[in-house]
Amino acid sequence: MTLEKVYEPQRFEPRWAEAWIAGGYFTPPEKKQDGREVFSLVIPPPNVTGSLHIGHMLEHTEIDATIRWRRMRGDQTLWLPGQDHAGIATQMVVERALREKEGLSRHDLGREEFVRRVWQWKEQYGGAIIHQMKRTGASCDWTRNRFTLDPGLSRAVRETFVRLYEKGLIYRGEYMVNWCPRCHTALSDLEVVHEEAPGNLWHIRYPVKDMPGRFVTVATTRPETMLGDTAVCVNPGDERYRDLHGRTVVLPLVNREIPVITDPLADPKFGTGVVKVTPAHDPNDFEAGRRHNLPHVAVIGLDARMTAAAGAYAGLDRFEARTRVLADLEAQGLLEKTEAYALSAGRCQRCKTIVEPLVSTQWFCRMKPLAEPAIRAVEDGRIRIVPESYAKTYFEWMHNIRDWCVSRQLWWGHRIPAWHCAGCGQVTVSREDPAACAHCGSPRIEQDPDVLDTWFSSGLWPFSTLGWPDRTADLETYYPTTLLITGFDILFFWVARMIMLGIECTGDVPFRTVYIHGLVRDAHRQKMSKTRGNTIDPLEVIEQYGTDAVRFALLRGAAPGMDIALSEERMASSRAFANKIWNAARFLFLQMEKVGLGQLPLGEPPREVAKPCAIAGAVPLEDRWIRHKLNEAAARMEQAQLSYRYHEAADIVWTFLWDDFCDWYVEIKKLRVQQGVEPRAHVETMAETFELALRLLHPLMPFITEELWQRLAAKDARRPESICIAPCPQPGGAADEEAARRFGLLQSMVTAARALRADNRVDPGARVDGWIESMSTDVQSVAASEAAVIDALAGGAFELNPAARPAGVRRAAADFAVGLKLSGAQIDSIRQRVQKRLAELEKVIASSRRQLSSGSFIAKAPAHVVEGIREKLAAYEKELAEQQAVLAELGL
RNA sequence: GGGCGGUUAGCUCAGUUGGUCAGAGCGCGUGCCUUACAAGCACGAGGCCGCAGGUUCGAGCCCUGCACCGCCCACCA
Repeated sequence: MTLEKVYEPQRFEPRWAEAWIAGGYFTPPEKKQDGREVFSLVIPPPNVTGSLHIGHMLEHTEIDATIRWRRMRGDQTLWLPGQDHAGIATQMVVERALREKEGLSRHDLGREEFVRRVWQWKEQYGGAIIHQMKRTGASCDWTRNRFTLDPGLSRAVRETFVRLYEKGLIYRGEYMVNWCPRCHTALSDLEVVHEEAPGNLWHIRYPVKDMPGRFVTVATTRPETMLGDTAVCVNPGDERYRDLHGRTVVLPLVNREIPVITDPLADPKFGTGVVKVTPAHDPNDFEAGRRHNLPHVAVIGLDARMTAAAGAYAGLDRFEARTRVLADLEAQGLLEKTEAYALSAGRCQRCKTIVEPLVSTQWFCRMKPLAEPAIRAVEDGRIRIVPESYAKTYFEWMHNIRDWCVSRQLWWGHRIPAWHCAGCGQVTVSREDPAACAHCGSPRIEQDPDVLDTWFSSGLWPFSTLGWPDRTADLETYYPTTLLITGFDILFFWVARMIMLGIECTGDVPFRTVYIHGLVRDAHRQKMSKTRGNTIDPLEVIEQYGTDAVRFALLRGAAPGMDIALSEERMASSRAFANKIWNAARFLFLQMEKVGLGQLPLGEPPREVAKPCAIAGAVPLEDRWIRHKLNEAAARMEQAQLSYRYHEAADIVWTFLWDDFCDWYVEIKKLRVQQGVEPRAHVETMAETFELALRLLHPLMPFITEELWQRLAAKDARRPESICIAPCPQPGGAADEEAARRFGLLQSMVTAARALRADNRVDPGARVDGWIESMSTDVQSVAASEAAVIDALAGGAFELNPAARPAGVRRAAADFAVGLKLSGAQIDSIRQRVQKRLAELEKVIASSRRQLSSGSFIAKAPAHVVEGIREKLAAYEKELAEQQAVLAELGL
């Protein structure tokens, strides 16, 4: 069972990824099993537009770390994977590919053929995503993989749409929507991103009818829309314009007479206090237009070109039209002034084209009635959002929610289940494709050409994937899901809608907890972006550092809402950690061979966190200590996992394995083996401890732990086939504070001794005889003499004598002074250390005493706090006495 | 305009109910190729914990204000 000298993760990682899936460890049963907690989570389905980026890997690693830990904890665990058809995004990339490769537009192919092409794309890239996820060790149940356009999920979409329609929550109507002239579709408010950009505020004079020489000056950022003005508006309370009430103005360039209206729309403090009203091209004006029954004059069309209604400007692009309108106004002396003005332009989230507010007929979902129960669910804690600060963002948005435009003029997506009748003109909305109009019976019906917003189907994801609307066993068992891990960027797009639709459709919340992760940034905290060129390709770094190292590097920075700075250094040091573990195992295996120990017979996993070394009648201090440390690590791991502090989980295993296990425990065991007293027993305890440490680490670094565990543990009928399903170390083992304290003392003595040795080098005048060259020999030398530190502290060969402790400490100090022939300078050095500590102790003791004597504190502080301070004070005083004793010995 | 987060060692970050919390990784300095690991080992240097007040016996930690940095939301023409 020798181990290759070099740690080469690429040699075993892909193999285990396949073996795990083949073993079926990630596929839980449909029915709930007695005595097991259910832990379920649905993946935020990646878009099928391309391959996964490092942000996905962070998300999947966080999910996987939790899922694997839950599985090892014994929970009935489901991680359901899948992909999203991502309507507009996917249609866009396929159209682009089509244009670039074949020079065709989707219209050249026709709807049916185009959709077929997108499916082809999906097969190719969806597969790539799955492959990538498997390679990162994601422990998904691939037998339950879902796609938002699967027949089952499509049925859920229809069911939901029809239900909402029947409840009057979905309606069709002519309203102002955000229109992307490039994508040629309506967009929801969320799909429009606002960017501030420099612009101008133009002041334009409109002549007032029947008042020669009287003009009213409006201020606008979009002069081209004036062609569609159907009123000008002043604030009713604005005295400056009282004479205009009831008047009519003549719209320049088109010479249309339009009324002056009074409406709060006009803010007297802004611009000139007069606003032009274009109901067809501005959301505010649209509303004002309804209030005042103004006609609509649409001068900009779906292609962002001026319509026939724009008269002389017809056919011009909207921005060309702006230039021309301004020039013409200027020529007529109607352009009063041009003022620089920063304005925020709404752009299409996908293609960055400036969206055009246009009036068109679309399908909408009424949100207020859906939002109310969703708000309550978070308020009353049925859903917990982590970090909590995002709950506030959630409430803010939900309280101001507006109706959702759900129809898209795309071809790729869920076709809206509505049929228009050529006979009576009415709409039939139906779960099944109808043969005839439900109102007049005419067979001349045609399905609505639009598809649904892609987020509509995503909003059903937690239950549509489990079989809803059928009452499947999966749904019964795994819904509501336990946890959702996702990014803040889709809190409104997705999370909020899942909560609303989940409650509406199933009557229950879709998940209990929402964990929001941060962004992966580069080494300098810059956002990653293709244009910056600082992106990290997961597969590339996996190839370079190994999956475990990349996962670990990500987790080392992961906590709720925290952005993560991922650098080459961090991945390199994580790989160093993996390498360290690899080599620890290598050493262990060599030792096991040497003492004639084969693989560890595991059998039933130990309930106790680690067994002590079976040496006749005595438990070596280091065994008591390492068990204590492992117990502590297991307990802290549970806390870290429960609060999603992955960075802490990573820190716990790092410190335990590297600092405690490798640097101290193994080094001391080397000595024990050299001492020759029952070496086999020592090696065996060491191996058992390591085995448990591997389990503790497995959720974070699944591959290396599996590889080593398989080699370490003998096949046995009772042994789990994979570490994936081996029980993890559970907290609750006996804490051994005494061993921890004594070992801590040993550590500080050894460290002090080493420092002295280093100092000694600098000062050639004072040589220390028999000093060791390195850590291992350090301990060896110390342990070699009967009076040396370990044994001194142990107060015997192996076991500590509690009563002998203070004396033991003094003895150790004396041994250092006498046995090691310390120079005066060196003794001074130790004295300084001790004195520094004494000063600290005195300070904290004085402070504690003062606190305890403070009447106001005693009165105000809770009893347990006071008690805690008393206990600490006692401990400080005890340590003070001990340190003083050390000082006295040194003073010899 | 509203809201949220950040500011701790040269760099990237921990620090969970205020009291052994001044820490980690990388980097840096010194000494070690020691038969698990040089992707390593040992030791060390380095920080008015953004600034100014306040609460407290005691403040990276709580309160107030300020200064930068970042993010989200918003229909002010």
